[in-house]
Amino acid sequence: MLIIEDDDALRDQLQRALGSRGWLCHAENSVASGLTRLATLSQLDAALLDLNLGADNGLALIEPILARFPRCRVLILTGYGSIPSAVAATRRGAHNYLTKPASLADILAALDQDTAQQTPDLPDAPPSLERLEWEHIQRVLDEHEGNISAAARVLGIHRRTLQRRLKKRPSPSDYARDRNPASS
Amino acid sequence: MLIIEDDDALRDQLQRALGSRGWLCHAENSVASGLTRLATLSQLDAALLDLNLGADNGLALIEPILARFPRCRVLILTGYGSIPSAVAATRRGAHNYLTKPASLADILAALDQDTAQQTPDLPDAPPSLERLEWEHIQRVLDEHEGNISAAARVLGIHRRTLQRRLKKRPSPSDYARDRNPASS
DNA sequence: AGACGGGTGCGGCAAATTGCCCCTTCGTAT
DNA sequence: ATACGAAGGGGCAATTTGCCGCACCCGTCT
Repeated sequence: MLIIEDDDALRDQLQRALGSRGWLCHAENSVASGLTRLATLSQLDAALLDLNLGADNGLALIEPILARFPRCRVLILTGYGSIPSAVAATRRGAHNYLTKPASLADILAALDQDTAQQTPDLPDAPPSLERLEWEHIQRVLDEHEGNISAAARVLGIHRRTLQRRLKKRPSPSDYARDRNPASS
Repeated sequence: MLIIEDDDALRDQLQRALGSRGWLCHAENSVASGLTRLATLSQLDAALLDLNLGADNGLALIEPILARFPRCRVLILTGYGSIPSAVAATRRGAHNYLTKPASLADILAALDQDTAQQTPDLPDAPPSLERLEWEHIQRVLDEHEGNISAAARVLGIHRRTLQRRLKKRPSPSDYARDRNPASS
């Protein structure tokens, strides 16, 4: 597997986690180095691409990867997913598209998921305004590595308010971290 | 073009609007009738499918359509889009995926958009909490045809509150309706 | 060491917002 | 006609926000 992710911590963590699951992972942090690495590989079953690589865009790697390894499963992992970008990625051949607070389980599931993914799951409309708000907050908070002040600024609300809101909800937030829900 | 949409008003409106743009539209309101209609066609350049057809799912039509008319552009139109469903639709061959408050212009643009859609647009993160909230409200409101009471119930907030919030924002919302922004 | 900048909790308080009850007007189904 | 659901809006009390301030912790620069 090839991992392209610019957040050092997350990259290492993913590499280790996937490594322990039996994946031989090559990790890079940019489109350029990813391409270089790609050229040296003789086999590639999967790729995990971050969309947001500084100025670059992980999308750019999809085609080169598939050109060389047509059967490679390309997974997109991004902080703020959007429908248009998900469509763009999928059209380019991505196998699946995940938004960032993704657990290892999510990633593995996304890899396995056959194209036969009949699951029309039909989310239909779970439009509880509060939940949506909460999820967004979690996403932003995660993006800022838990920095409440920063997240509040980006969200456009007062730091104190975010703080108060967070306290109200226990928030599971065991996202990517350590895939060991066992320990308390 | 083939339009499958279960909201009678929207269906007619789309048919008319697209008709006036030179598209010969066949409109149906269910997967079953869509399949039947499909069998009678000898040519099909585009399809506009609602994902939410009562108990059915518009996704089911993508494959039959493409099997018969491989070059047909399939557009998905849905009230509540989600990334997973967008990915599923695209993987099945949909050309693009739109969420409901979509204007005619959006639809036409989505149809034209060549796969060459290089636009990585990189929405990166426009996470203003308030905006997200507002957009969601608009979506839900639209889904309930402007019925404030119903929307408030679904959103989980008080009707009065929704009402007050709506009054504060002029809300452009010229979405699909009538493509005639001219009249007041 | 001491100053400084930035982040985290938390108390308090005025101001804004929400939730709720009530009332009126409408269009429509009974 | 009467009942019902919905939209608008008037109050009002209960929350929630926004905005200080303060204490404290941590790196870093002087």
